[in-house]
Amino acid sequence: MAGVFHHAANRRAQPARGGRRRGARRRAWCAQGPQSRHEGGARRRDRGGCVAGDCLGDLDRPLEHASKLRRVASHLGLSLSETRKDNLTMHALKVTRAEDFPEWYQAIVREADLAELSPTRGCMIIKPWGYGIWERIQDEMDRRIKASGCENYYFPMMIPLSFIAKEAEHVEGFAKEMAVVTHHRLKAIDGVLKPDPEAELAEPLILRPTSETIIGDAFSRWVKSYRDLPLKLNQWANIVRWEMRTRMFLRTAEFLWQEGHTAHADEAGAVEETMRALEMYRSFAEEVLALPVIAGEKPEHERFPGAVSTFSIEAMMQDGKALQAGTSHNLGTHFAEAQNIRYQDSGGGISLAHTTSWGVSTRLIGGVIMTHGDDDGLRTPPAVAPHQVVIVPMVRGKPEDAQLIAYCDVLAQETASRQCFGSRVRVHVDKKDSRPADKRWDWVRRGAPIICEIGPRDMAADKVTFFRRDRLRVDGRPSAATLDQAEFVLGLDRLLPEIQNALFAEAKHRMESNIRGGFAAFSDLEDYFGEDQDSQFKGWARVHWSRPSGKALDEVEARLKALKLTIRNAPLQQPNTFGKCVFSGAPAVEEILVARAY
RNA sequence: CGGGGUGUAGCUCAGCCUGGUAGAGCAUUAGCUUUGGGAGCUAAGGGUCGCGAGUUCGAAUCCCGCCGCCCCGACCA
Repeated sequence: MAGVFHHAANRRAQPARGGRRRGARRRAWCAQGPQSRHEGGARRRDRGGCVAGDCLGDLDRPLEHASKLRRVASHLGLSLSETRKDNLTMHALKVTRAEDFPEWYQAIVREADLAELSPTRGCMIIKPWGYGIWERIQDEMDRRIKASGCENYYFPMMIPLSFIAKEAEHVEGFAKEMAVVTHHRLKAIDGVLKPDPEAELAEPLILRPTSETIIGDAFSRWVKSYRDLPLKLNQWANIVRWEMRTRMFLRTAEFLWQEGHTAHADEAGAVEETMRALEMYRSFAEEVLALPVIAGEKPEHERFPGAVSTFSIEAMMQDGKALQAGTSHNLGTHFAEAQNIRYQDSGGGISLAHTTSWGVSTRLIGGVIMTHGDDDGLRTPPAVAPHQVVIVPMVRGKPEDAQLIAYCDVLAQETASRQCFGSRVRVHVDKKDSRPADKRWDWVRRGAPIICEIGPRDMAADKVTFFRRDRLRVDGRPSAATLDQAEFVLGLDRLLPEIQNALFAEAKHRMESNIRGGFAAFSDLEDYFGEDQDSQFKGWARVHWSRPSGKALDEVEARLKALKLTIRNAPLQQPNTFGKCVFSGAPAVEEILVARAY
């Protein structure tokens, strides 16, 4: 299975009907397999056709509200065991990627217990499994940031309005999406709590959309001499940007991130730092999150407001869209000029500092979901999984249960004594008072990398029965392996990295096989990405261009936009020779990545 | 902020066209049965039908306004 999915825009169009229709047709389970041809059974979803190339295609038959395989069986006129034998697959999510990718994304966030919407518009509540992944990201990233010579600090969430006004482009870039604090008191007016008109702030405060301005102000005081440079600092913080359209983890009004800010004596120092941060993000994404990415420079019109140059890592999601997963900016002397960050050099002269900033956010979790998720939920990369091994005791309400749980505790202890990815293996015994089978599927949806199911027979033989979440199914059905306990425990420091590598290899293969070159002219792009091809999966395009700027670039942007395409970046790895610019026919100087994007 | 869709029990939804006692499945709770894998039977609890105004003897249903959510667009360091 190619494992790539695309949601066609026009697929959502509803047939015209008289009267109001309530309720999206959401189906609980889906079955696939040869039996589906029995028309009396699973009813077809009245969405448009399935579009994922040769993936699930026509074999896919979601069921109307069918929560029991048994119901499928009776519909099909088969016994339950026949139905199982005949390879009907029930997936743990209510919607598959092939049916509706955006809805699948929503489902996985909810069903994997990662986050939920909050009463505050556009903001999310990050739940323990989702936050646990973020904590692992923080730990790993923080270690790398500190290894590069940065220290952590913390700046206030509220920034005086006048600060944001200091850098012209910066203002323009952020003004439209800022939350503003204008009052410091509430008052009941006619029984309704309102900001007290008499408590208006002399100067409004903005909730930080990023901290360049307030940090630059501090830098101007902290940087006096060349001896103070380079100054390298980082903060973990929350950020507020009043987004028009929000999506969990990908674009929310409030999100969590890390922002590094550095000041250097000269351009070379800033450039080096910008590239160091970019490489840190690339290796982090690939090694820790198993997200293959392409690092490169953003085109002029996609730069951070106020930056001299902006670099990004771009990851390919399973619907073929690109996700900007991290950015690094060389700010040159723009912010230093605006905020007076100057130092005295060894000769006594006064010079402007060169600054950089770089960040990654909770958006990375969205990238993990859309890269490693499948129709049974998330497959959490072991390096960031809050629990790497989950043990489900197959208790049966019998006296021997206590003994079984004790056996599981010992297994957990043995497991936690092993080291992997530089720390102890994270293991959890699920003792929740619910059915073992329900617990299994909970952990499948959350994507615990290794799920152990330990029953009396395992205990008696000193064995461990377990699933690898990355290879949950064989021929459509969950497939477990059984090992001697000692063998299982001793093998963990090989098995967990093997799972990590398998996830990476799968994603890397998908990305590489879906980046297409050979576009000689813009019409080739139109043929490939054009309207009539809209319902098919598209990956990314590698095209050559002459790197226009100003008006000519605006025109390129508009032409791409007509195809819903954007320029992602100019990869650091460039070919030796270039053909013609696909936009102008002029000699090309650079290769860029073009894609639809989140 | 524009276009479309949508909002009924914790979840997924039916009921709306054609106004007349608030429904189903799952989940929850209790009891019994079952036990190498997403259990069965029985019973119980649970809803200001998004909010507000209107038409009407009577509104989940019809009309108007507002809000949230989803998709598309615009926007997006």
